[in-house]
Amino acid sequence: MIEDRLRDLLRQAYAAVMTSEGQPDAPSPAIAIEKPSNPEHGDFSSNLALQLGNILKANPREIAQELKERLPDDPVIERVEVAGPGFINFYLTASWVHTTLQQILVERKNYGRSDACTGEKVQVEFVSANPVGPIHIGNARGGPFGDVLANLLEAVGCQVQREYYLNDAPSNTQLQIFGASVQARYRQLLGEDVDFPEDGYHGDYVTELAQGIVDEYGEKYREVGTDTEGALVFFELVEDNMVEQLHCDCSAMGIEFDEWFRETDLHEQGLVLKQVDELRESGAAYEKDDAIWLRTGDFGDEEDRVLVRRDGAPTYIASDIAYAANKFYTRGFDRVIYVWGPDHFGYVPRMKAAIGAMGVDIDRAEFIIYQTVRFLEGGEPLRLSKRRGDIITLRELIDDIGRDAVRFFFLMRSVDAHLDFDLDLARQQSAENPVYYVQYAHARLSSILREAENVDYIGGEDGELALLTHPDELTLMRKLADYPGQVVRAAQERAPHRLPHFALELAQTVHQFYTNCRVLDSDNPEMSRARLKIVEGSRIVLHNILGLMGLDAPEKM
RNA sequence: GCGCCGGUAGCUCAGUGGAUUAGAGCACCGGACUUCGGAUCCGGGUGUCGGGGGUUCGAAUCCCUCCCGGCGCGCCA
Repeated sequence: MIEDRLRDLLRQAYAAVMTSEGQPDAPSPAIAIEKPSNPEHGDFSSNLALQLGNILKANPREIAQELKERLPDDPVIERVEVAGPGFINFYLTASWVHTTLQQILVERKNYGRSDACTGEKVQVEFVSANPVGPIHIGNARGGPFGDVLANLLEAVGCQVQREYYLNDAPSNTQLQIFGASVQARYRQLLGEDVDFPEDGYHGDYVTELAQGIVDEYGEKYREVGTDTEGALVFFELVEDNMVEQLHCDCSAMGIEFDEWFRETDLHEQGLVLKQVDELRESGAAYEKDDAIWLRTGDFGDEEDRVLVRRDGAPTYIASDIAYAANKFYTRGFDRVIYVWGPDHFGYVPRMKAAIGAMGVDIDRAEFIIYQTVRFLEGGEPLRLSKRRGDIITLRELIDDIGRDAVRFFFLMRSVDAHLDFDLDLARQQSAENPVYYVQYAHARLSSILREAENVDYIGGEDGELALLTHPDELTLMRKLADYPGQVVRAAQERAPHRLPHFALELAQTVHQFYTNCRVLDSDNPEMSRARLKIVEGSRIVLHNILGLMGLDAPEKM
């Protein structure tokens, strides 16, 4: 990347200055190269002299001047200026963007990919909604986020695995309540007057599941007890159906998991109790008040936490530790990223502590909490509750505004920010949604390339990049050159929301170029050939960024 | 009470140490094409960057404090 090249030049200049000062071994500070927001300040800029001014207690402008004089020559640099309090501004010749364009046309699908992550084995676990209902718009946000984060990590060279954790253990009270809800509906369908569980799931799908049991088994399960055991009987009857539905919901969103990991596997293989034993042996867990406690308090949590209840049943954290042990030890991930909803926020410190207590460096575990999504309809926030049944399913939303728009809306905002999802607007905008703005740019460029096949004056000759000097061409090529750095940054910051923003900016420069730079022109075949290269390069980058976001890159719309 | 995330244009949000012009989309107003797709382009912004204090050559960005909103604090998952 061009930034690295400039950074290297500055490093050489710095070394030369320090050598002439008699300090050849002075450590080089981190050199920041940034793009000035004001184009008058050059193509790239560095604040190195300002930082050195702080350290050396010297005038930054003089330092900048010295650095400038000792910068090695480079054909890509047109001129260098010292500006403001001591910025070093680089003005580059057009040739560097031509070089980048050439590179795009060679690398194609690989342009924007890098090896910044050097093969680190990373797992991203996300969605992981309980199998008690379809994915709904309240718990869907982690889907596109996790999926695109995984794409980003792959793009920078990590080995990534996407995982869905199914909390399907019988001890899960949500499952019990859900099973009891199905049972109640079942008996109602059989004509009984039974009370619905107080915290039961009211969605219509529960009645449909119950109807399915009636259709298949008739009254066979009428006499099943209305205790926990009975509820679990009904859960098991519908479990496969629920998991299958989760599969479908994720597919509909364009997400394919590498692994659907079942909590029951941990229990059935005895891994939960084994993990508890190991923690007791290592001293990380101890017995008190007839329960077994984990020393999470020693690892940054507020207090120690119960691992095994007085009644002998392991708590949720016990199976989560066994699960973490499986991730770090059995499967050997270097890094594990948990993408959780805001309701799990309070759980992070104890989970971190638990991971520390089992002897794993806690920096290898990352917890990303996405903030709540508020859905607005008619200007009023919707109160959504899976249990009351007034849910909007992800499927309904996708049918309503389209998969790409759903993904784009969820992706657009930082996960730290609460997201207002205006359903009226999303529907009404379906035709002029931001996602279509980006896709339209891709379709337009594709259209030009199709048309170019049909004109005789293009021939098979190569375009001459040096002809590309129009301001809108230069702006566009600079934008294309930005792309790989954006990918690295989005991956490092775990910030997929940078992608839609960059994609919109790129699409805008494409549309501007299109408006002001006629590509196909029979009077000027040479310029046509050159501009076709920008068209192709831009199409490639749009295609790549849409792909990273998991969106279609349509050639026609 | 403690903790986390937010507070930036009418609305929804980017920007988290850089340049006395703080940006985008939406909405609103006005313009643009006899040729490549008008799902486009161009023009139109008087913002206490929640308030106050501090650090710095430089602060929306870092620190302290207060206010407002959302969420979380179980031998539930």
